[in-house]
Amino acid sequence: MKRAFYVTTPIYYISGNPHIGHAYTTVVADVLARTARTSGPAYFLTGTDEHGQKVANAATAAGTTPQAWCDELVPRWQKLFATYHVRYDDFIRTTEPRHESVVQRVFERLRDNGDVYLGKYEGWYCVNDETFWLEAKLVDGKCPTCGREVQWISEDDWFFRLSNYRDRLLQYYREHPEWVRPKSVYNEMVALLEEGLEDFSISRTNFDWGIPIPGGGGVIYVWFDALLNYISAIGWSSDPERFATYWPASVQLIGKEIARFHTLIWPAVLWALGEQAPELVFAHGWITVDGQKMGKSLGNAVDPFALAERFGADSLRYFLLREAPFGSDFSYSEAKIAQRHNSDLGNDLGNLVRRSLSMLFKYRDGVVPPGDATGSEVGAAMATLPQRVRSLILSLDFRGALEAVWELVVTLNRRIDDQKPWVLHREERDTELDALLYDLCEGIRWLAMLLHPVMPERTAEMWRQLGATAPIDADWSEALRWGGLAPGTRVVLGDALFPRIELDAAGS
RNA sequence: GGCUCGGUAGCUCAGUGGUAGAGCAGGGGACUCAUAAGCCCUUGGUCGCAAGUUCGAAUCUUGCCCGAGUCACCA
Repeated sequence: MKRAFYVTTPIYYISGNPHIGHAYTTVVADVLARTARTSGPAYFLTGTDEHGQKVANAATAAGTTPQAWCDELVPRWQKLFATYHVRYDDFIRTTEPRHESVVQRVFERLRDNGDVYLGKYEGWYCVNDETFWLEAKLVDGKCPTCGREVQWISEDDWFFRLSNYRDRLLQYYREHPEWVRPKSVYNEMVALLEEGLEDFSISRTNFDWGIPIPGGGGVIYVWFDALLNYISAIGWSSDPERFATYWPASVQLIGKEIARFHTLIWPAVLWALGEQAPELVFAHGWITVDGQKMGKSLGNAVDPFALAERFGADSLRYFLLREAPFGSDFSYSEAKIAQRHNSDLGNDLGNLVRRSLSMLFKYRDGVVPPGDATGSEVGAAMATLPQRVRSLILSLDFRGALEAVWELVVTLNRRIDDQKPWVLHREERDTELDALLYDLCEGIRWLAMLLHPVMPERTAEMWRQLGATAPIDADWSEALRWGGLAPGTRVVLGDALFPRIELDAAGS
């Protein structure tokens, strides 16, 4: 089987409601997967992280079982992704048997080869944060992050021999300076490696909502369990051929706060299993509100459903990818979303489609005329655009990719003003008018295909208005040749693709 | 506090040694197919502060100021 592009998001911890940040990461993964598919196979995995004491406690508080609690919450996440037009190939839940069996097999394998050993863990433990603290870190004898009471825990725990992999990690970082991005996260991790790594506990005995350790002795620590989703979903140890198709992952998207799990512990675990580290781990930036990180605890989380309702999911997708360089933080505001929507999508793109199709109706009864038999200037100028766009997206430069696509938008708008089709029509210069109208329609076809990964729903509407019948997500190298739109195609004059959004004076 | 990143036009950002750039917003103009959109022209910056290196610094060094992130909850 051919190697495929494999992209993952973190699996989302099942507590509380999803916010716009969760949609962000997942949308980015979706755009990568959809773009990769324009030249070959791709696989996009997301899912939920469902074990751990916090989930157990929340379920108890709700008067239900942890499993029932998770079953109730999972659809909210799936609904979020559906709202944002995300099409994943697989949604894994860590409570599924296919995952649990892999985690247990991994544990057995590592215990057999000595990377996992039995030791004693003693320390102060905060239940809320699921975190062990050194005595020196405690504030007034309480948890330094949440301020709650901590308890003294002394237990026999299983440990992963992370310290053994420190030298190999350091060497790997030196030889692969691009494997963790952006650079700031890479630097942080190298600094941590230089300080040294300690073995860490991968078992818990003080609660039981987790994957049982084979042979007894508690449950597996939720983080160790969670990381393995990336390989349990693609058949590690159960379907070697399938696994080899996808692993190592092409891109693993994460948030900055979970970088050490994904870029220190995760590769070490993989190596302990005899597998390769992922090709790229990318920690993206935060959506901020007034420069402050968004989060439940800060009370400034934005409801992603309301936002999609107001601006349209595709406009939001465009905004998230276009507004800031990928990797940097960027500040969210409704005014900025509205500005992008109105300016880029409404004025430039939507209006281009509207004015082009309108003229096609006015001058040619809505039927695509033949193009210039001697070739199109626009077509020649845009010949390399698809491969540029794909390459920019797959290197995670979404902003650059969208700017490149806008070269075509600007070119077509300018062409209309330069050639003045209303004059061509008045003077009955039919061949010139045909050639121009053809280029406009063909250009719109290109735009629909090029932007489809970013705005799947609105581009499908463009496609419908254009009367195109071929698949919109076909292989670019085949479909994006100038002249692909058949003359004689009947277009449809539909509603505006991106109607203007007016914010009231107070709207910010 | 340690570490990391950033501070360039009103906004979002590009620009790593050689006379300050783009898009948006603002101003002006010519058009009319179009979502008062598009096109052309244009205003606007002592490149966080200070010192240093250099023939020459937004770009290198040092110090400082400000912002953010991370340091086992969190995209």
